[in-house]
Amino acid sequence: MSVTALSPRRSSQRAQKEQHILSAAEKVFAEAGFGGATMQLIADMAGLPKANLHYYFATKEDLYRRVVRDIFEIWLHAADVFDAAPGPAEGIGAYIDAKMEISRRHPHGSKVWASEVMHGAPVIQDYLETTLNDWTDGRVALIQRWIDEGKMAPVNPRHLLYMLWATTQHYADFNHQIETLNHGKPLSERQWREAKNSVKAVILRGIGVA
Amino acid sequence: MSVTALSPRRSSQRAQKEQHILSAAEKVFAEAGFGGATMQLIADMAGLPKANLHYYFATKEDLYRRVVRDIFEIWLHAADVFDAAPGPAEGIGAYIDAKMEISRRHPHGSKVWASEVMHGAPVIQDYLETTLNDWTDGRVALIQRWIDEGKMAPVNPRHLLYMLWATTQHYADFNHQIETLNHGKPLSERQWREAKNSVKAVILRGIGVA
DNA sequence: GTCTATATTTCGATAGAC
DNA sequence: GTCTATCGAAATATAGAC
Repeated sequence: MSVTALSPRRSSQRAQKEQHILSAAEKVFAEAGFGGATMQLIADMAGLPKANLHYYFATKEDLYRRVVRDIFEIWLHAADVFDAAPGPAEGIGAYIDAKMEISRRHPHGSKVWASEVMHGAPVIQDYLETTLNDWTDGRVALIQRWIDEGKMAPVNPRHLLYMLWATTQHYADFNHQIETLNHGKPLSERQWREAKNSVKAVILRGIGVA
Repeated sequence: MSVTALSPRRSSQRAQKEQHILSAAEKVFAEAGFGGATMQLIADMAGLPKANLHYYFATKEDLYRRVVRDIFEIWLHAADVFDAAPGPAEGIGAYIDAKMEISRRHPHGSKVWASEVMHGAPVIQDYLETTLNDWTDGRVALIQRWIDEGKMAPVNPRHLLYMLWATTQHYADFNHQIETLNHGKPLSERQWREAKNSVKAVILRGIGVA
């Protein structure tokens, strides 16, 4: 009936099932928080019996850890556009575009991350102290170089990064509030463009490159 | 031994006790989320037996509702500086200062609000649709008037408001991440000034008033 | 008004048939 | 690999002595 040997096809099927569960879990964790989420809710969302989840993920925390880790990976990749740029106008502009697009496409993931950090990062503290810390130092150095070369106004690079994170992620984390203030409707294609352009306009002019 | 009559002094004592419980609850809700918070944790934080909480607040949700409502009140008062100003440089500058100060003084409250909105505002949806919606419309109109009078660059007022909320609240909601990236230490007095000035510098230059 | 003890429910996790 | 049934722990809420 079934085998435990990890032939490529079997392994891929398992990965596919895991991905299906992870997707359901991401949504439930985002909507209810870690404490408010229940394995029953996640099972219902995935259309599986509760015990099946425990077959693929031993504990609720294991499942949660995977969700948070996956989000973090997406975040890191968004930074690639930052480094390839010749200057702040292109680099920071492209970074805003990329982060806004992630907020639009992965609002659940952004909320899970926000919730995790707000509660003191009990699960991903090591990521903050190592990977994120190193990434931030690198970007701070790059921005400082742009400032030293006279390519942008002298703004504290660290606080500028916080502004970029805050403004772009706001559209994911607070999308319910934004929708409510938009007559209860999600932002249209046109409104998303307007949002991106507004953020870029203020920030880029704010650092003296537009 | 005790009376149930609501003499002013008795009533004030009850209010004082309620305030003590609310303060403990705010901290626990912020650190654990609504689902993760337990009445036992709140009771321990307040130094009271668990059953005592149920005497003052019938259910966990009642207690939570009060915490969120109190935070919302603080937010609304922060906007007073906005309206009294003659123009955007003073109005928006003072608003940033006020919101940053709230993030510093009431980080727990900001997190409870953020968590509530992120989870779809199950408790305060009516506030969003009425009070916050009206407040936002008023401020959008004011900013638009400043633009029409040539006092600032033509920026979408609604998205500018979102940027102000996002950047200022970020210092409360993500203070754990900011501390971790600050060698594990809270921002010093000097660093808070630097944060405020950085945000104001980028935003005010970004809307063409500095 | 306060607190101990407990009733009731719900959740995470597992056992075991298929 | 999948699912039903259930165990044991923990949480909300209440009963009732003081």
